[in-house]
Amino acid sequence: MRLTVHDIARVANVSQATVSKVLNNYSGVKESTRKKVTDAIEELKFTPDSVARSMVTNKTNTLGLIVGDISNPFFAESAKIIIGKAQEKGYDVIISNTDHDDENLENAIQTLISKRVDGIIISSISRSSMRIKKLHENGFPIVLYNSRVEGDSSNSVVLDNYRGAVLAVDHLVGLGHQNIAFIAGPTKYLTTYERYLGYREALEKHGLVLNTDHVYDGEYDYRKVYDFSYNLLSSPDRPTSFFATSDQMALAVMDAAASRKISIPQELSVVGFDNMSISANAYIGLTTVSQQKENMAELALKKLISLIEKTESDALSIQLSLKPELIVRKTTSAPNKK
Amino acid sequence: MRLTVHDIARVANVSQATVSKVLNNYSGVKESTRKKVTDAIEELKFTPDSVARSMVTNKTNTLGLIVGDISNPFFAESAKIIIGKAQEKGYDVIISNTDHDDENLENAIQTLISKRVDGIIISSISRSSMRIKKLHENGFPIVLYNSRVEGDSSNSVVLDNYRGAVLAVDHLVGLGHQNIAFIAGPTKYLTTYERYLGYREALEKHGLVLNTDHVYDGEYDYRKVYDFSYNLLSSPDRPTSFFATSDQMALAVMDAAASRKISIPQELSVVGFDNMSISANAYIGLTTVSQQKENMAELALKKLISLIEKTESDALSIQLSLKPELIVRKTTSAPNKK
DNA sequence: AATGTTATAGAATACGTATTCGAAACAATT
DNA sequence: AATTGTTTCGAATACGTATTCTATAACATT
Repeated sequence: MRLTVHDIARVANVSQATVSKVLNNYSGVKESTRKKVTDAIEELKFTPDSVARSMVTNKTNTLGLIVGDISNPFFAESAKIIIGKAQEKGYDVIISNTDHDDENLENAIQTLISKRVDGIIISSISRSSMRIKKLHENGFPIVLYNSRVEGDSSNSVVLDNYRGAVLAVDHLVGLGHQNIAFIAGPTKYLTTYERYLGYREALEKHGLVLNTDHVYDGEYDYRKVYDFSYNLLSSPDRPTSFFATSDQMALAVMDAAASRKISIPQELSVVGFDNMSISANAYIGLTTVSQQKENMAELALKKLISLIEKTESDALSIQLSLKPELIVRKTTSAPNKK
Repeated sequence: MRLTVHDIARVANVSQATVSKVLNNYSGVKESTRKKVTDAIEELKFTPDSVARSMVTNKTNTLGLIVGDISNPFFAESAKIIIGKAQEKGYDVIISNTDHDDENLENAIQTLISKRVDGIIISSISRSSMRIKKLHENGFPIVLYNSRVEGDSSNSVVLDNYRGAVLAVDHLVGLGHQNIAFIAGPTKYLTTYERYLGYREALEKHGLVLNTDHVYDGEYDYRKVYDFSYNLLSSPDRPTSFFATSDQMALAVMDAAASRKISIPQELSVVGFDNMSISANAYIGLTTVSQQKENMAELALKKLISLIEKTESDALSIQLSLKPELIVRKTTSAPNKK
C-alpha cells in the first residue's frame, strides 16, 4: 500500500496540488505551509511515484544503454562510467545486452522506447542499420558509442579507428615484423571495418602483401578466435605477430600461443585494441591501442544529456573522433632472426 | 507526438476500451473487430506506452540490479546472465553501481523503489544492513546475490564461502605452504567475513598461526592491494603464497610479484576466488575457487521472478548455499625448499 | 472604510492505459 | 412473437502526479 500525495495532503491539511508544488519547489507557497508539508513528508517517509510523475511530465529520467556484450571488460568499464555520470545527473540506466545480434538490438530499441526512456546510447550497431536513421530523423535523443552507421549523421563518439590500426601495424613493422596476422572481428561494424582498412592500407604502405588466410573476420567469440589462432600458429607459414581488434581477442591469441608453448614476445608479438584495465596488469602487459574509454564514455553521456535537456542547439549533430594512442608494453618485440 | 490507443480506436472505428482488450488478448471480442484493430495497429505501427500501462497495472516489468562494481568481471559476467534471463521472462534491468559505498546503495534502493521496479537483486551489501530487513518484512521482492545479512532471512543465493576458503587453504597447505598471506577484502560483507573465518580456522586446523600482518582487510582497491602485496613481498618474512578473496585482487598480487621479479608459481603461489572467465585464460591460468556464477545468477533471478509472480508459496524464504569448487591451474605449486 | 493589488491555495484537468459494469445486439428457445 | 440467454462493445472510472486557472485571503494604499 503506497503512500500518495493525497495522504500527505490530508496529514498536512492542505490540498494535493499544494503538496505537489512543494515537491517541485514552486515559488508561490508560503513558508509556513511549506513546512507543514515537508514535515508530513518527513513523518510518513513519503517518496513520490516516479511512474505517475513520468506519466505527466513525459520524462522518465531513465536512459537506455545497449551493448553487444556486457561481460567484455571494455563494455563493462564503459558502462560503469556511463552509469556513474548518469547518476550524477539524476538518471538511471537500463542495460540491454544484444549478444551482438541485430534482431536483439532491434527489440531492445523497441522496448526501451516503449518504456519511454529519455535517450539511448548504442554501442554495438551494424554499419548498415536503417533503424537508427529513422530514430535520428524523428529527433529521438540517441548517441552512438564506439560505433557509427554509414550514411547517417547521428551523434557519435568513436575513436579514430583507422589511425589506431595504422599505429599498431606501424609499431609491428617498425620492430621488424613482416608477417602480421589480423583478428578483425565482425566487419559489419563500422569500427572494425575501419580498423580493417587501416590494417590493409598500412600493410600496403610498407610494401607488405595482405594474406587473407591470416585474417579472421568472424564473430567476437573467444573459442573461435582461439581455434583460428591455434591453427595458424601450427601452420608452416606461421605469422610472427598478431594484431587483434580487441584486447579480449588478443588474450585468446595469447591463450592459443601458450597452449602451443610459443612464448610471448620472444616468438610471437601481440597487439590488442581497447586497453581494458586488466591489460595494464604487469603480469599480462598487453601492448594495445587505447580506446580512451573514460573520455569517450563521458563525452557520449554528456552529449546525450544535452540532447535530452536541450541545453545546446541540437541543430547540428556531432561526430566525434578521438585520437588513438599506442601503449607499448611487454607483448611486442623484434621477431626472432632465422 | 506519440500514438495512443485512441488513435487506433478512431482508425479502427471502435472504442478505446476495445483496443485495450485486443492488446491484452481478452476473450470477449469478435474476430472481425479484433482484426480491424490489429490492422490499425499494424498500419500505424503502434506500441503501447509502458509508463501508462505501469500506472494502472502496478507493474513495470523492470528489475533493479545493484552491484558494487560493474567493471569487476565477476559482477559483469553475473549481470550478463541475469540480464539475459530477465529478458527471456520479459523484464528489463536497471543497473546501479554503488562503488561499494553504503550510502550509494541506500540511494539506489530508494530510487529503484520510487521507480516501482518489480523486484531487486542486491549483490554487495554490508552484513549489518538494517534496510534490507525492513524491505523484506514489507514483502518487497528482493534477492541477495553473493551476499547475506546477519540476522536476516531474506532470500539469498551465495556460495558456501567458508568451505571455499578452507578448500583454498587446504590446497596450499597440501602443497607444503606454511606462510600464507590473505587478501580478505572488506569484512563488512558477510561473504568476505566468512571467507576470513574459513581461512583462519583452516590455518588452525593445520596447526599454523595467524599473522595479522599478512592479512589485508581493506577495500577492494587494485592499487591498495598492489601496494600491500608489494610491501609484503619485500619483507624478510615474505610469504610463499597468497590467497585472495577475489580474482581481481589475485591479479593485483600477481602484478606486484611481477614488478618484484618474483616468478609464479616457482617463487610464489597465488589462489583467487570467483573464477572469472579471464582466469581460465591459459596465459594467466589462475588457480581459484569457483563461484559458479552461472548457477548462482540463474537461481537468483528465478527466485526473484517467482517472488514477483507469486508462482510459488513465498511463505518461507530460501537461503541457498552452493558448493564451491577449487580449480587448480598454474599459479600454485610446492614452495621452494630453502 | 473602501478599494485595489498581490500572495497563496485549491478545484479541475490531463497524461495513456486497464478494467468493471451495464447496455445493446444477437441467437436460441418456447 | 415473446422470452430468455449469450456475446460483444463502450462509457465510466481509476492509477498518482503536475499544472493551469480561478477564487479567495491577505495585505497595502488612499
